[in-house]
Amino acid sequence: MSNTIEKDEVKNSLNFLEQIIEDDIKSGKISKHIQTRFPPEPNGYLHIGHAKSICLNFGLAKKYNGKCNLRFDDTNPVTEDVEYVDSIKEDVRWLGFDWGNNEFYASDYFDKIYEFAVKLIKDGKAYVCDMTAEEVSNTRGTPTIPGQFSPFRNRTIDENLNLFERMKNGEFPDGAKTLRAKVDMASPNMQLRDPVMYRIKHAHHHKTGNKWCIYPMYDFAHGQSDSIEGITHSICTLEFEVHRPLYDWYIKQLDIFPSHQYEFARLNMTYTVMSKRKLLELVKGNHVNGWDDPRMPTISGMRRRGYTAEAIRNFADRIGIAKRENVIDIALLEFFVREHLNKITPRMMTVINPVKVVITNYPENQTEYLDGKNNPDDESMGTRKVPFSRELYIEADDFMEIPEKKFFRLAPGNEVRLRYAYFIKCNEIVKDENGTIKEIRCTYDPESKGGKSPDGRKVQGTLHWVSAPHAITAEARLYDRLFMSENPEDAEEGKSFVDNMNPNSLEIRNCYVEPELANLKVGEKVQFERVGYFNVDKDSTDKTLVFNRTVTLKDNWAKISGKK
RNA sequence: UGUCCGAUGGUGUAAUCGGCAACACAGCAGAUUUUGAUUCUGUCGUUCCAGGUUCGAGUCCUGGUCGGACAACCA
Repeated sequence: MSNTIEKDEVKNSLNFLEQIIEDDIKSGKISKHIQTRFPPEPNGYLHIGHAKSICLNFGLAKKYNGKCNLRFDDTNPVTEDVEYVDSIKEDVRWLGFDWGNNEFYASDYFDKIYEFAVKLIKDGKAYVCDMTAEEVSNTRGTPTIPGQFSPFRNRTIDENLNLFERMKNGEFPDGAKTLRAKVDMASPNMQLRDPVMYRIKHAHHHKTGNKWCIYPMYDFAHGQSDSIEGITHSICTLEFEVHRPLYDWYIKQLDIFPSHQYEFARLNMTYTVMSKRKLLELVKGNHVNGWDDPRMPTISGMRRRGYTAEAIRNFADRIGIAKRENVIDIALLEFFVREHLNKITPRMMTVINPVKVVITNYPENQTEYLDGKNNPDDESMGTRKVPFSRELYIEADDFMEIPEKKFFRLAPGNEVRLRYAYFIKCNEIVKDENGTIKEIRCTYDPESKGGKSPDGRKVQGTLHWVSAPHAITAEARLYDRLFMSENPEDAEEGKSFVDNMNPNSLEIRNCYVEPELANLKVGEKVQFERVGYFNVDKDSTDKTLVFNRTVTLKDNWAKISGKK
């Protein structure tokens, strides 16, 4: 109970958008409730950067008793597809947000937006231009040099009306004409130099089919959609800042509901690329196995990897909202993933890189079932039986023939504990002709059953293990970061971010897992003790379980031994 | 010699509108531990620069410096 008070106290600092909203509510600027929207373009899968925006828009609506629409910005049929629409809906839902019936499409408003365009033409604020894209580009000027007027800028209203209608009717080929706003060719803001409002694209649209062959540009669709939906706070990323004067200009000329645009800094993360174009390139170039490859920063990739929605939401909360450029350490995301998984996953034993151990003084053909705690920090998760026998597998890393300093795992003459089982001591090493260790021969102390010795002697190390005859073979997919450099885009001359990919970002291993794990279903999460968090991949079959490594456990020993 | 935006520890984000610069991650050190995990404790370290206003400036003013965005018929 004091917990909630503490939370409130901590949470009374507002980000700049919350500040604006509270000011707007206080001043009476908002008549009903605040209305936000999450406006993805269905031309790719959502990534962790979108998750930030989703948490922001839906979070703001929730906090201030408003609503958040899901609106697809589908004004470019050439690059958009229903596959993306479906994945986006799934991802937003999975993240834990609900848009109710408020699922909209910019294409829902194409008729209305067309009328808006006609109005601007009638008001002498828009004209049909016959210049090619290249000509428009050549006459736009530069930030310091004003652009030149289009030779078609002074067409009569009737002529413009007629031409625009014929554009709509499909009388002209792609690119032959555009509708342009008559704003200011000398504006220092390039966005205001007679921007294109409509272009001709004889393309099939995922929602409107072949009804249209002209489509509005982002600037003449987004703000209009916002206005139609009564969006009070239209929140987008920084690169749209220079579009805001145009956003406001259209709304003013049209005299429609005044939505306001606010911008925040997009998310960047170390060792990650975030642009849709680059993610598409990874997918299309087969550098990864699809959009939901567990190495991808996509929401679907992270879900498949084993990240939880709660962890992602906590991450989004923690990184905050501001206007300055930022690069978040990916370790922060991993922290929230571990934090959540630590609470919810059962602990099981799995040996990824096995070496055989034979307990020479343990009876042959004997099996004992020992009690293992599923989560020592949470008794409510119960216990399970773990089979123990004369032959076991342990992790090769857990044995050193010549132990280095501070190594307190198994070594000749050294006693360690097998978790939930017995103390064992190594007496002998059996090697093959190449000198590689084939088996480690040990003796156990029958008095130490359960992992405690009655004489009170201590051991420094506790190892995980799997009984060899009872072990189930499974596939472990060990993922590491996709890129080797902190900023993958920072590539050498003539190279691209693809050249910065980590060749070892996926390592596939066969592993031995304890029998209890056979019951896991796709998506279920588990901690492999002393190894990491894993979840069951959808590639699993009735015969073979496939585990994705979500994230390793923090490993201090790696740090200590790695320093040398 | 354009317009707009930004600048607080290694990384992010705060500082209730001028009043002791804090929180998280990362780092380091220690305690506990049947996971070298978790947990707990401690610790390191911050206001871009120069002026000005003020009893008092991260916050206000002036001038710099640095960084980013903008010149698709993409969004």
